[in-house]
Amino acid sequence: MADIIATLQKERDGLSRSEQRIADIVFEEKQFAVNASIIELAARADVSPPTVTRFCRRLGCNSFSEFKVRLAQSAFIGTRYLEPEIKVSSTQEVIDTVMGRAQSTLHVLHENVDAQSVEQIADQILKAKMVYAFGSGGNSSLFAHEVQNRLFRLGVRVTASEDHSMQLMTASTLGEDDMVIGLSISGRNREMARALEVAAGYGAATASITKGKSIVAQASELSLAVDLPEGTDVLRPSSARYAFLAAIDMIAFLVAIRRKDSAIEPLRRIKRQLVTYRDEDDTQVLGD
Amino acid sequence: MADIIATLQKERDGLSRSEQRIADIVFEEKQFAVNASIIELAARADVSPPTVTRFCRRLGCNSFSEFKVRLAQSAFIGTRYLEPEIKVSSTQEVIDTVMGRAQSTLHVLHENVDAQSVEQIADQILKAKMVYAFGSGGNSSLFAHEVQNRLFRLGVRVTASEDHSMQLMTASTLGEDDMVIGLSISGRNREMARALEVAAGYGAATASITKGKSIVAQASELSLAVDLPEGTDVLRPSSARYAFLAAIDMIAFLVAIRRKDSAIEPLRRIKRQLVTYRDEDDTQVLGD
DNA sequence: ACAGCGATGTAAATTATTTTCTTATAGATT
DNA sequence: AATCTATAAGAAAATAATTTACATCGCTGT
Repeated sequence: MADIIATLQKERDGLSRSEQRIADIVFEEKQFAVNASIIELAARADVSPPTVTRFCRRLGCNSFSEFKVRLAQSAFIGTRYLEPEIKVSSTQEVIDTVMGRAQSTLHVLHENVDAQSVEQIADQILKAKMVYAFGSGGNSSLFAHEVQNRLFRLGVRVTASEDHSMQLMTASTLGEDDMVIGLSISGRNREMARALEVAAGYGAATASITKGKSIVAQASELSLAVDLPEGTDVLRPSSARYAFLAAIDMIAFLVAIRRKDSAIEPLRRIKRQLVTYRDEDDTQVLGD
Repeated sequence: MADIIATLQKERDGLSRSEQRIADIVFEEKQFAVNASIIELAARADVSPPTVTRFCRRLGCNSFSEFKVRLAQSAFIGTRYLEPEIKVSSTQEVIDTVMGRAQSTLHVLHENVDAQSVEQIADQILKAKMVYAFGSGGNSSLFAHEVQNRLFRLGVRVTASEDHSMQLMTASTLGEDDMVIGLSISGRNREMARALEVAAGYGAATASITKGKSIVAQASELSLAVDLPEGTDVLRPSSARYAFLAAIDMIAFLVAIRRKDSAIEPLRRIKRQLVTYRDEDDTQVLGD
């Protein structure tokens, strides 16, 4: 089930004049469109109701009401979260804004993520004898540790490094059984790109999770593109971290499934260890 | 505009027998309810169409179609993400599942987060001369570093510790100007609770972001409850981390706003540093 | 037992939506 | 330039959905 707003944007130019008028009304006044009857919407766009029906069909809906439901679903993210910059002051507004950014970031990732890249990286992790996760800077180093945190539970030999020099030195010791994963939000980390190239030079597999077409992406064989628009407000925390977390999640989950049998044992051991150590309650999820 | 699903849950017991049947159908089969006509829905619930209309009115909607729109909006997360456990195998299913878990986790947090707690913790951070973020274990130590990563940019003096002994020792050196924030998904980290109590004993302010009513929550003066249902599948990564990230986000964002003037300068400096150091492009977001 | 009230269904009325058919219009062809 | 064709779009009719008005049922309290 595709996002109707996205479909609308993509198809707009292929629509007839009247239909474009409807499209524009829908796009600019989602709130109105979602609540209007076909007659009201037709009147607003200055067309007849049948034209609206045809418009809905062209967008892949069987009926106007199906269109409205789809619009309401898409517009949920839209109306609730993709609002333009609003002046934020009350605590509730802060909460709504933060949640909105997080949700819409995830939504954008979901729409754009390339399944094949996820799969290729997961497959390579399964093949490698050792995985090195590289990331620098407040956020990306976090991601490197997240990769380590997620993979070690699955019995993958993995380590994380957040230090440029260390990354470069490590890269030069690698061989064919090794794999490097570079993590960078901006993709402009030259040192990381260099480390990836060095590792590749020695035969190691290289992958990255970063901005598409960036130098880090170009420096690695496999790359999962995470392209997100970032706002300009300097106070705004980068919501990209949700997307990166999700990207790592996907890869780790896939790795877990692919090596299900061999992964369950390490997980069980970690869990037993934690439970015994901390308390008798066995309901706890792996790791705090 | 309140969430219709939440309203439904709250009001359910005040509804008549027939209306409860409708409520149950709606709740259990959102997907169906969103697409059904009033006649179909009435038939499924074994009631007459007017009863459905009355049901909608009671929930604060003027018409069935308004109800459906509201349901579609609320149920967007629901229909798309809160689906029961599905057998996951293809890469696309993995992606959908991961995104679904992330989205619904954030949704649950958004519905339940206590604004007052967020505010109290932010205020306390603003008052403190130094902040110590404590977290242990793969996930929670990540959160502690995230707190550090977020707050230092705002000019807050902050450090993170993931080591129990270190936490305990640190706690015993604190005083009235200090603040400790404990982060724990399960809330069952006894050492952390102990460290918080020790810090409080020496006059430091204590806060936690953890499961409500847990020992860690009880050991701290201020606590932001993050209560999330966790699945039972051991292979499943804990989606709680999205919620924790968001919780930290909220607090940091609020801190940023409250000390706007003094926060912008450190951010600008960090940014200039990064930009100069890495390349000429100034569009980059703070920190990789 | 029965008055009164809320809950529910039936059928009619209303309203919304879609289908069918017709007309208009832009571009293509001679 | 005349005419043809295909597409677009509206009018009116048909259908379907929804709501209203009203009748009935069944429970509760006297």
